[in-house]
Amino acid sequence: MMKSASDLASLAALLADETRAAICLALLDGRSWTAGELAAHTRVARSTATEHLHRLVEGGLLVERRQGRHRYVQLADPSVAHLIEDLSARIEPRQDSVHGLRAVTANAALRRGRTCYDHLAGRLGVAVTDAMTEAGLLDQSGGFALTQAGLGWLTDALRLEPEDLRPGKRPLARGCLDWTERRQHLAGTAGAKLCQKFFDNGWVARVGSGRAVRPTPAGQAALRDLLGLSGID
Amino acid sequence: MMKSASDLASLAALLADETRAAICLALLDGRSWTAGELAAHTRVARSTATEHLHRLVEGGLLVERRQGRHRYVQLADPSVAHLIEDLSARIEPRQDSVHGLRAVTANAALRRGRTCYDHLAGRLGVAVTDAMTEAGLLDQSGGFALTQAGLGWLTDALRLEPEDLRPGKRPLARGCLDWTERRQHLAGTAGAKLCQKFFDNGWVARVGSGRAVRPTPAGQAALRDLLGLSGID
DNA sequence: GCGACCATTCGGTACCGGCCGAACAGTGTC
DNA sequence: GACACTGTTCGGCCGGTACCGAATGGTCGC
Repeated sequence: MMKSASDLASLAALLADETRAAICLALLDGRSWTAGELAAHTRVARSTATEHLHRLVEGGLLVERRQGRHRYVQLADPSVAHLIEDLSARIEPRQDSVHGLRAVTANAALRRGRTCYDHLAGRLGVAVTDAMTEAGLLDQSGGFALTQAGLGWLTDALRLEPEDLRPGKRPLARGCLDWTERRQHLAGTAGAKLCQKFFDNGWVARVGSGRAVRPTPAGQAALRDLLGLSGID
Repeated sequence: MMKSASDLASLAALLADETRAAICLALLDGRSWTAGELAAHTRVARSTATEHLHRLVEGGLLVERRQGRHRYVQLADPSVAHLIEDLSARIEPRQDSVHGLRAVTANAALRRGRTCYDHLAGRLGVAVTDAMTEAGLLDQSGGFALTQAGLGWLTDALRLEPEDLRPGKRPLARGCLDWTERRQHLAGTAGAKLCQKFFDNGWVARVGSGRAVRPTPAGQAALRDLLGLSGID
C-alpha cells in the first residue's frame, strides 16, 4: 500500500514541471512533434528538452518514433490525453486577461472550436454533443452513453463502419469536460471516429497551425441537415 | 495558453511528493483525518505534515475543519477522489510481492471489497456492477449510463429517494476503473447513494480500520434476491 | 491555574532536479 | 568528403523544497 504512494508521486512528478506540462499540452493536438520543435515551443535548450522527453517516455506518458535524425514523440495513448484534460479541467477558471491582439484572437479561435486530442471540443464540440442529446442519440440523463438510435445514426447517417464502433478497451462514448465551456462533450471511440469523419468529409478545417478548427460552408450545411444545428461558425 | 502550463504543473506538484501522495491516498477512504494521524501514518514530523496540509488545502484538493485543538481534513470533493483514482489506475500493474502476513491479508481483504471514496469497489463493486449490467439496469455497450429500468430499480427495489438521483453537477453514473480488478465499477451519485444504502441496511460492514468492506449475511441474501448474485463473500 | 496535548511557526540543513553550454555522435545534403 | 543540422551526453551551477527540532500558541481536562 505504501508502495503505491511513491508510484503516484512519480507519475505526478512527470507533470509537475512547467516545461514538461507545456510539452504535454502541446501534444494534446494529437500530432507528433520533434524534440527541436518542442524545445523551441517551450523556450528551453535542446539538451533540456531531450532530458524531459526521456523522462516522459520512460514514465509511459509519451511514445517516440525515431526517423532519420529526427525523434518524433506523441502522447502514448488516448487515456493520457484524457488524464491531462481532466487535470486541466480542475484548474481554477481564472479570468485570463491575456494581452496582445494575437493572443486574443488565437484564444477566441480556440474557444470557438478545436480538437481535444482526437475529438471535437470548444463551442463546436459542445454544440454537436447537445444537438445529439436533443435528438435522442445520446443519453446524458443517467450518465453518458450512446443510445441505440445514436449507434444507428453513426452508421447510417454518418456512414461509420460498425466494426469501428464495438466497445473495446476504450469506452465507446465518454464525456470530456471542456475547460473553456465548462460543459461535457463527446469523447471516446465514437467521438474520435466522428471527428475523423468530419475532417474526411471536409466539414471542418484547421485554422492556423494549432488545434483550432472551424466548420466549412459544407460543414455548416451538414450540421444543419443532420442535427438541425444552425448559426455555427 | 502558456499560462495554463504553469497551472497544470502546480496542480501536479501537489501530488508529486511521496508524503502528500500518501496523505491523499489515505483520505480516499472518504473520512476526515487529523493532522497528527496523517503525520503518524506517513511517518513524518507533525510540523512537516502541517506544511503539506497547508499546501494541499491551498491548492484546493483538501478542505479543513477546525474543531477545538484538532484540525480535520478531507478530500475537497468527489472529483478529487476521481482524479486520484484515475492517476492510480495508470500506475503499472506491478506484481506487488508484499512480504509479511499482515500485509498479505490486508491486501486480500482490500481486493475482496472496499470503498473507493464514497462507492463500492474491489471484487464486490465489480460484481454488483456486472450484475446490474446483466439485468439491464446499466448500459455499458454505448458508454456508461443507468437505463430507465435502472433508475426505477434504484427507487423501487433499493428505496432511494428520486430527488437524490437528479443529474446535477456531478454525473449520475460514472465508470471508475478499479486498480485491483482492472475493471469498471459504478461510481458517481448513484454509486455513492447505493453504497450508503448498503451501509444503512447493514448489508456491508467495514473490516478492520481501513477501507476494506465485506458483505454481512443479510447483505449476501439481499444481493442474491435483488441481483441474483451468489457466492459473494 | 497548571500540566497534557495538538497544532503551528521559524530557522537551518541537505538534497534533488531543472537549466545551460560545450563537446560529441548520427544523419542527410551538396 | 565537407558541411549543416538534429539530437544526446556530461559537468557544473543554482533555486526550490522536504525535512527536522525547538520554541510558541491554543485548547481541553484536572
